[in-house]
Formats: sequence, structure tokens, C-alpha cells
Amino acid sequence: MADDVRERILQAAFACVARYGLAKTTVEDAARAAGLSRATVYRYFPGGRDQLVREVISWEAGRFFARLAAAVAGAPDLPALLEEALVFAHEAVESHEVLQKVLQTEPEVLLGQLTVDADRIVGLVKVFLLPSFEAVALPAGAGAATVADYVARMVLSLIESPGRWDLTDRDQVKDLVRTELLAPLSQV
Amino acid sequence: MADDVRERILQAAFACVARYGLAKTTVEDAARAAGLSRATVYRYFPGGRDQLVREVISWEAGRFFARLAAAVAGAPDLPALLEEALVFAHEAVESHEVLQKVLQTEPEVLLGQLTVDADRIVGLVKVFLLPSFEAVALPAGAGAATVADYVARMVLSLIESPGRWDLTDRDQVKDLVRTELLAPLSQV
Amino acid sequence: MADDVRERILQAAFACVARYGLAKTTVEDAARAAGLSRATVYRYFPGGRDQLVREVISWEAGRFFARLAAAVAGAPDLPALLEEALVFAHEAVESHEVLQKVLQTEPEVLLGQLTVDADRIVGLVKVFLLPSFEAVALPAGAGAATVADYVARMVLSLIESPGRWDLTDRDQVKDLVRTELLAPLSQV
Amino acid sequence: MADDVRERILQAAFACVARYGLAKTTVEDAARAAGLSRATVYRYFPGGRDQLVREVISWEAGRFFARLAAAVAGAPDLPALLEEALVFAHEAVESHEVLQKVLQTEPEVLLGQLTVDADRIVGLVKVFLLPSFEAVALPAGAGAATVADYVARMVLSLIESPGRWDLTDRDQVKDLVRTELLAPLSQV
DNA sequence: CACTAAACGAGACGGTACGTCCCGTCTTGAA
DNA sequence: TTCAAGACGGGACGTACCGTCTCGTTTAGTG
Repeated sequence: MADDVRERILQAAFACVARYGLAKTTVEDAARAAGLSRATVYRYFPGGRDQLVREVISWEAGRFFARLAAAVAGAPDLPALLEEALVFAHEAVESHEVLQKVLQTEPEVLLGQLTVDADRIVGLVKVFLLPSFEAVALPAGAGAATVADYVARMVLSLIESPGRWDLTDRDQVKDLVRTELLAPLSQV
Repeated sequence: MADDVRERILQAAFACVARYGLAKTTVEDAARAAGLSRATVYRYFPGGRDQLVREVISWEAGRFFARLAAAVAGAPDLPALLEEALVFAHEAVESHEVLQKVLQTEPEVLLGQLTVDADRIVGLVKVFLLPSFEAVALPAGAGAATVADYVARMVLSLIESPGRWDLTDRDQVKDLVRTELLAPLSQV
Repeated sequence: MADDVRERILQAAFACVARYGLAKTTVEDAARAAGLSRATVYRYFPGGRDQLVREVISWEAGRFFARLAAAVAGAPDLPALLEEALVFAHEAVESHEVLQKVLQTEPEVLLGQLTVDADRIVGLVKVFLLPSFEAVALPAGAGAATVADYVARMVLSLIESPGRWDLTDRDQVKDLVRTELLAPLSQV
Repeated sequence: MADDVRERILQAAFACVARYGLAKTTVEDAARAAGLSRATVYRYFPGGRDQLVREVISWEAGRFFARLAAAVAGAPDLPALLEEALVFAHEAVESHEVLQKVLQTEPEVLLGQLTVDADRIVGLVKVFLLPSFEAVALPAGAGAATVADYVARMVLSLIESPGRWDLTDRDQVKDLVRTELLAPLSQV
């Protein structure tokens, strides 16, 4: 029940961000959108507006990775999983309206938050990849955790700025996964 | 004269950031510290507090690179320059009290700003390195600009997160420059 | 409770006017004197400073007439009432320190406001006199309201500028009431 | 030359009042409209904005009476003069756009000023009427000055609030002049 | 004719108050 | 108890004028 309310607030706050942007979203706005009083918001987010904004971003990031997980659930092996993940994630980022809007109108706040959360996000992706690496033969001296960490960072970096790769093109992504992500690992 | 005042405001604002942090620095604070009225601050920074904060960060970043430039002015050749730059920059970042304080207490704001300015900063470093690369034999097909861009990004990245290198140790840095920064370029 | 606060603000503002004058009384001053924050003043007087000043004048005028009503409460008949009213009102105006101060130092603001409120004030006096006229024989064709209106205007005018009458001298006032205020009415 | 500039400023300020109203007319506005710098305005009106506004009202009032004087210049005798004056003045007040606008949108300021200036204005009218009364037989014991004062006040009062008279109707005005203004004087 | 003195334009500046906004705390009353 | 409702203090924001002042630049008047 409590989590219910919390969820409702986050959801409402996210909706407000979609409408007003990060900077212009007010505690009052969020409360109203959630059908709650401001006081209640403060009960659930004692850190006030800052905490709320922070958690909204975290929350939406979480949802993002949940969708990602679902999207790659059926992948038969590691390369397929990475390929699927890159394609889906890239596409998801590009077509995430709120994200795109915020990135264009007030990137500082979002990027600031994301940079600060970077470790946590890498962690998320890593945890998500880990099982796959544990089921695979790795180069001597490389633990699954280390490798997962490395790949997680690479993947995130590629999503942000794909460089010369076109993440829309499945063939290119296949290539990318093979040559840049996995190749270094199979060299013993 | 006008630039004088502008400078004074930035300087004062920076001092305030050092004392109060980015978030708690007020236009009024900056004005008082500069010995000016708030109105005057708004005359020079019509964008208000936001513009002021933005420019303070930019301004200090500029000063940082100016100090960097001075520090490496005497380097005899490219490897020495890069080595000097890495050592100095790392040391400077580590011992920059204001920077460290802000990074610990309110990284979001600063990182947000820096991320947004990233391009500009890469540009600064690139411009700064460019002459050195133009005076040097480069791999076929690689323009000095491209190479400078690449090295600039690498250097910044290394300063941020050195990974396995200890940028305090000159020998390691020498190694790093040779194997990671310049090696790829000398392969024709 | 709300009216309480409103009252407190008006009272405080009036005190400020007494000290600083109408023009130099600040919203901040009034708030401070009322022991409230400026924000609260704006909550009760959304029209801001203008509304506040306006209402302070109105409010004190109201209190003035309340005192007047009390002073003449015991008058046995109409002539006595008018006499009492003239004497009391004149004395009250003359000895109203704040009023006198403002009239001397910044008459424009006050007079402007009073002129604008003139109708309302005439109304106040009229309502106050009306019952007395309804209990009295009036000239044919003259409604009590009409007569009250006429007398109200005369009284106010006399208070402002007594002309040749000395409103301190009870005998003169008796005369005045008889010959100038009531005589015209008794002529059928 | 100096008076020229002064005049120009007043004229410009009046134009601004016509456009923006009394309260919203800025020293800057007036200066701009006069094609002068703000500094110059302060040179001619050291009392600043207040003095300027005050004088603009005075100035326009002066012009008003000048027009009045011109309008009645040809009157053959005192009754005709008063008749002409009443008709003209009433009409002039009614059709004075700026006056009407200000009276409707911000009467306080204007009325405040006029009330304060009341004595001066009565004086103007009085001086203007005086010669006519000196050339006429007056009741014993009444100096021309006293009579002129009385009539001046009556006329101004009638212009402000005509009461039951229709100052548009020449016949009524003729009547009014005879019965209310001059009758009392001819009774010895 | 030069030269000084005044008038003026331009605009920076300090200062002050305004009105607005939002935050975070707290109280009260109803479910 | 939990929550809605909302008053309140606090504080910063950005804006708008005000009045003062300092500079150059005319523009006259005078020696």
C-alpha cells in the first residue's frame, strides 16, 4: 500500500517532467498529478524535491532496463543477447520522448544525475549480464564479474555515442559485438 | 573596463562557490563578494543565476587549461608534452580544493555542466595539442585534427578515471603515453 | 482567524504609516510590524502595496466613524446629535496625529484616496444619520434618504473646512446646526 | 532656450501620461519622448519624477485656464462671462480625453494632486474674474476680492459636480448664473 | 579664432522595493 | 492513524525605476 503511493507519486512526477521539464516540475505539480497533498509527498520523500527528482530519474531508468530485460529474454546465446540489447536499447533511447525532450531542453540536470548514478547504472547492466558470462568460457585470469563490468561499460558507452557504428543495422551490430565486445575475451 | 567588472564578478562568484557550494551560491552572494550591486550582476549576466553559474564553471575550466598550458610550455617533444600534461592535470585535479569539494557534496550540478560543455572542453584540449601533431609524422590517412581529437579524448578520459595507471608515477605515465597514446599512431 | 491576521496587518501597516508616512511605508515594514512574512501579506492583499495602502486608509476611516458613532450615541434628538457629531468630529480630526502628519507631509496620496472614496464615506455618514431622519417630520416631498444625503455632505464639508464657524465653540455649533443644517428642512 | 527645453519636457511627459497613465509614466519615457536624455530631465526637474508629475498636472491645468480665458475673452458683461465660462469649462472637462482617461483609471493620483493644488487653482480663477467684479457695483461691505473668491469656488464646484443643472443647456446656465451666482450679490 | 564654460547624451552604477515563486514545516480537521 | 488542505516563514529570484555620477561631445559665448 505504501509502495503503491510511492509508485503513484513517482509516476505522477514523471508525467510532470514530461510536460514541464525537470527544472520546472514542482513538488506541488507532482502532488496534484498524483491526487495527493504536498504534505504526503514529503512523507514519502523526506529529502524533498531533490530526492523526488533523483528518484524519478532512477525509477524511469529502472523501468528502462526492465523493458530491456524483457526484450532480450529470448536470446539463445551471449552474442545474440548483446546484439539484441544494443539494438533495442539504442532504439529505445532514440524514441524515448521524455528523455529526448529533456536532453534537448535541459541536459545539465539529467546528465548530472546520470553521471552521478553512473556506477549504479553500470551495476544494473552488469548484474543483468553476469549470468550469461558465468555460463561461458572466459580467458584465463578473467573473472566473470570483471568481464561483465567491462562489457557493461562498453555497451553503455556505445548506446550513448555509437561512434562509427549504425546501431540500427543488425549486420553492423553483429559485427560490432563480435569484433569489439567479445573478441578480446576469447584471446587466451 | 567592462571586462574588468565581468571578471570581478566571475572571480567573486567562484569564491562564493568555494565557500558555499554551487547550489547555495546566491546572486546576492556573488554581488556582495564582488563589491557590486545585484542589479549590476544582472546587467552583465542577463541570463541570471543560471548563466552566472555556467560561466563560473567555464571560466575556472579556462583558467585550469591556461595553467596546464603554462605547465607544459617547456616540453621538448610530443611524448614529453603528453607526459607532462597528464601528470600535471592529474595532480591539479586532485589538489583543486573547490573542485574536489563540489565533486563530493554536489556532483550533479558540476558534472551536468561539464557533460554539456564536454565538446567545448575537448575542443580546448584539441586546439592545444594540434600544433604538436602538425609538426610530427603521422600514419597515412590520419589528419592532425583527427589524431588530436582522439588523443584529447583519451587524455581527458584518463584524467577523469586513470584506470590501472598511477598518474603520480612518472615512469608509468611515460609507459602509458608510449603504449596507449602514441603507439597506435606510429603504425603505418 | 483569517480576519484576525488581516486585521493585524492593517493595524501594523497603520502603525508604519504613523512612523514612516504613506509613501515610505513598505510591504516589508508592514509585514515585520505584524510579525508576519511578506509572503503572507501578499496572501491577504493580493493587490500588493496599493491595495494595502488603500485598505489601511479605509480601515482607519472606518474606525474613525465607529468612534464618532460611539460619541454621539447618547444624543437625545437630531439637533443634539448633529451638534455632538460636528464637535466631536472636528476635534477628532484636529487631534488625529497620524492624519495631521500625513496631511502636512504628503497630502496628495491621502487626499487622492479620500476623494476617490468620497462616495463611500458619504454613504457611511448617511447610513449613520438615516435612522434619525426617519423618526422626524420632514418637509413635504423630501425623503429621509435625500435629506440624510444632503446633511451628510454638509457635515463632511463643514468638518473639512468650517469656513466662518468655530467648531470648538458649542454655541456657534448649535447656531450652525439650526440655521444651516436644519432650517432648510423645516420650511414646508 | 532653457524654458524651451522645460516646455518640451512637460509636453512630452504629458503625451506619455496620455499613453501610459500617470502611474506608469517613467522619467525615461518622458525623456525619450522629449528627445532628451534622462540626465537632462533631472537637470530641469531636480525633484525627480514627483516634481515632474506635479508640474505636468499644473502645466496642463494652466493651459486649460488659458483656453478658458481665450474662450470668454469676448464676453460683454459679467453674466455673459460667467455663462460662457461655465459652458466652455464643462464642455472642455468632458471632452478632455487624457483627463477623462486618468480620472477613470487612476483617479487617486490626479485628484490628490488637484486637491492639494486646490488653493492655487481657486486663485487662478479668482485672478481671472477679479477685473470683472471691480468694474461692477457690489453689495455694501463686500470687497471685489471676497466676491471673486466666492464665485470662483462656486464655479469650480459647479464644473466638478453640476448637481441639478445641465451645463450643456445655455438657458439653464443663464438661469443658474442669475439665480445662484449673482443674485446674492445684488441684494444690498 | 581659439578657448573656456555650459548644456547635453550616453550610460554605468548603487540602491530599493516590488511581486512571484517555491520550498519545507506545521497545524487542523475529517475519514 | 493517515491523509487532505492549506497557512505560514523563509528566502531567492528577476524586474523595474529611481537618483547619482562620470565621461565625452557638442555648442555657445568671450577674450
